[in-house]
Amino acid sequence: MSRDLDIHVCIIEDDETIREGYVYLIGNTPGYKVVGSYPSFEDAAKKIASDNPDVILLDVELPGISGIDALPKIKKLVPEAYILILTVYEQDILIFRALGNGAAGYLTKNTPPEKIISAIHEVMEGGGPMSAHIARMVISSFQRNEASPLTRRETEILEQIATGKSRKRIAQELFIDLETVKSHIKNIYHKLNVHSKADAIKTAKDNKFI
Amino acid sequence: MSRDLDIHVCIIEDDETIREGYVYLIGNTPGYKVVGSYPSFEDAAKKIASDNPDVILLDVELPGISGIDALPKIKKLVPEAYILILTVYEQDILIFRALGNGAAGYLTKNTPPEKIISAIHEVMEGGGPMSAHIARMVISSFQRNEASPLTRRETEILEQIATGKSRKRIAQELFIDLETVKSHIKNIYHKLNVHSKADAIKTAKDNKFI
DNA sequence: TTAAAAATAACCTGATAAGGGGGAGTTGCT
DNA sequence: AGCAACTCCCCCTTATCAGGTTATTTTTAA
Repeated sequence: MSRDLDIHVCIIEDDETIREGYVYLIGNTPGYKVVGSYPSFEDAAKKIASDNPDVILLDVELPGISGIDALPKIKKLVPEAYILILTVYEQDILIFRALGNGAAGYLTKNTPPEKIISAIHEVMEGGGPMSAHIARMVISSFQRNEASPLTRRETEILEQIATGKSRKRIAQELFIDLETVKSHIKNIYHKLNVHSKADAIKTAKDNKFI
Repeated sequence: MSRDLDIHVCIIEDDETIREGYVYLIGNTPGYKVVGSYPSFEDAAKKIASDNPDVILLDVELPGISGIDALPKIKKLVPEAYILILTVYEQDILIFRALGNGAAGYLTKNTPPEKIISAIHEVMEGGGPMSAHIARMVISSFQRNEASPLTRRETEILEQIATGKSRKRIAQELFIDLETVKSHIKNIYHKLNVHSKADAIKTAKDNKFI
């Protein structure tokens, strides 16, 4: 089988032992080829574009610029490559920043070798590989708090406010009077114990009421 | 091994052939037990609470109330159960509504039997099982448009506006003058060709600029 | 079927924010 | 040197916001 049909992989990981482990794993798996391995983004930046990888395994804790901050820069250098985050961190802020910055998948480092290989394959096939806990956190981010003190209408109105619409416009679009919208907002503020749009939106989002 | 240690599964699926297929698959897998199977939510509603399932497989296209609309009702009846959507539909609106309504996972019907079993196991272990394409769509929903016409500062300010903050408050929090914020907003409106907060937020969100 | 909760609407006051016009200086990066 | 980005200043008018209080109708659930 020609080497040109292999999936080309780059690795950016500062721990030499781990990095060499990945190089060994991927290099010895038929259908996969390691075309570059670097201990930092700064090292990778010079050569990675000419490596022309299909998939990049990226650590988040790197010396110098972090993996997450490096993400957009890597995407500029190799726009067609899929970037898989491979890290020990499972903090939601990191996960969402990584995904927002263009990561195509997010794996934790306890992922067994065969799963890393299948994740590389999966991302090439249009998937979005994630470790189980990560996927749960991502799904949870879509979910509402069922114990919201807000009624359905209040929730609806607060959502409209969160889109920047004025009370008058909300009233028109919901076919109710401006005074009614104002009443609802007053009730929302009382329930959430706030005194402004911004605080209501923040409280509601923090508590997943909207 | 005691049956009480098995994972208890309910199935809500209108197609009898498919439903019986799942019943057979799960019922004949060691460690899993089917405690209920129903062709609609209306049928399930009466008995599902006493079935006390750990996991519920839910179809989206059901006669009567749809699976997605049934989700919150099922959660009320069986708050502790994990609900896995099992459907042919891969439309983003359906996916995000399902996840927002409390689904713990989302599988397409071409999922091979062993993957369905492992998804049930995975959700019990704190995972969020999704089919590959679904996971990709979910991840994509976090990502920004790299071709935004807005500068970094403009993007930052529009994000602040989208939280409901006033221009004055934004100015204070960014340590810049109110006039500067106003200038940025004017530029944002020109670039996006809008004349209000609400329209700017909508355009920016539609195009993933924020 | 009846009580409670939710949704609706009105009146009031004062303060502030929003949108749009123009111009202009200062960085920082090629 | 030139450009993009960021910063700040002045003008103007209109619309919106936050808060108080009360009250009716409609829905929902016990």
